[in-house]
Amino acid sequence: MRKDKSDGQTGVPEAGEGKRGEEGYLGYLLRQAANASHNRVAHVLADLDMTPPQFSVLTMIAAYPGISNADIARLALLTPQTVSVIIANLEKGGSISRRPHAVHGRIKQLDLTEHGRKLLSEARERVHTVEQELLGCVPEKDVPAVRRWLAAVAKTMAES
Amino acid sequence: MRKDKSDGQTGVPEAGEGKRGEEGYLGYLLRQAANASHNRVAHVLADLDMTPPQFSVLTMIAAYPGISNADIARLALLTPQTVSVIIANLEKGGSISRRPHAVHGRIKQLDLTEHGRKLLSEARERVHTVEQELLGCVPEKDVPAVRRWLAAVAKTMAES
DNA sequence: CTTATATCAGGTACACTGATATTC
DNA sequence: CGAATATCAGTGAACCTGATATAA
Repeated sequence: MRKDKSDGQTGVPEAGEGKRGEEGYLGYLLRQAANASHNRVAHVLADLDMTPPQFSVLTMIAAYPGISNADIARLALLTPQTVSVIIANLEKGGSISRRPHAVHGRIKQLDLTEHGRKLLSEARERVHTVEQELLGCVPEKDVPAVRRWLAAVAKTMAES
Repeated sequence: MRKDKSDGQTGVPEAGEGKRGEEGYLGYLLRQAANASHNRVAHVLADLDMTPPQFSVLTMIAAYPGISNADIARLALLTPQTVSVIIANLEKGGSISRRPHAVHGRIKQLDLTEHGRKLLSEARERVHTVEQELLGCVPEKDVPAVRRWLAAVAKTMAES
């Protein structure tokens, strides 16, 4: 890790010091928070050989069995090409299976394998604890405001 | 566009439909919001040939002239290797200059060139408008709560 | 010797654009 | 033909581990 500390020669503060924090730009804070959360999730999933994007895709397949690559891309706001890579890695790991659509010949429908279901079940427990940590970072009364803001940002900025 | 919501064969909702939104997981919302914001910033910086990470690094060098690669890595919560690539691209573009540290022979201190200063100045105006959009996504009374939460998340999750 | 810095080399997962083929 | 799907290829930013050399 990077637990090393500056020797003070250059006079630059540490990441958590100074005015950095509640007074910074929202964009900067948003990036730092998302990055930290992403790293935490990546860390708890690491020994399951699962990445955060893979967890997202697995969760979507579990919620909508038979979903297609293109459907996932729309839900996750990603390109079909990006999803295709994630899907390929999940199939390689034996977590999902693919079958041709009964009517639409070109569509490949996705489902979890037994292995994928077990893996996702374990992953969910771990990600749940991170979600609880996120909730614990704010007084309960402020949660709705935070939720509203995040949803509004995602919605507003996506329309550009 | 895609107005036909996949012909109903798979029954998968669109990105903005259903419970997705203010009721989703905070981690999911956080990722979506940060991603949308990042894309917006990348878009307004595109014709300046500047990426969001480059903007962050330029901003840090402007705030702390003479800062080192390692210092930036700590501030941005990135690895020195990642920062090294960004620095190399910025120097290639003529936005920054590097000079050996007067005392520590190994350290390279970073400064903005005149070109870098002008570029950063223009970039700041554009990023500022995005920041205003972020602020506009929430009632003014809720801003402190949002800011507190983001700062707490970044701080809490980083200590792991 | 220990620590910090910078850099090189290799590898991975993710995300983008562009182009192509197939299917409805 | 148009629209949607899937997949080919290439590029880029970010991250990691590991190793090396230099310097305080």
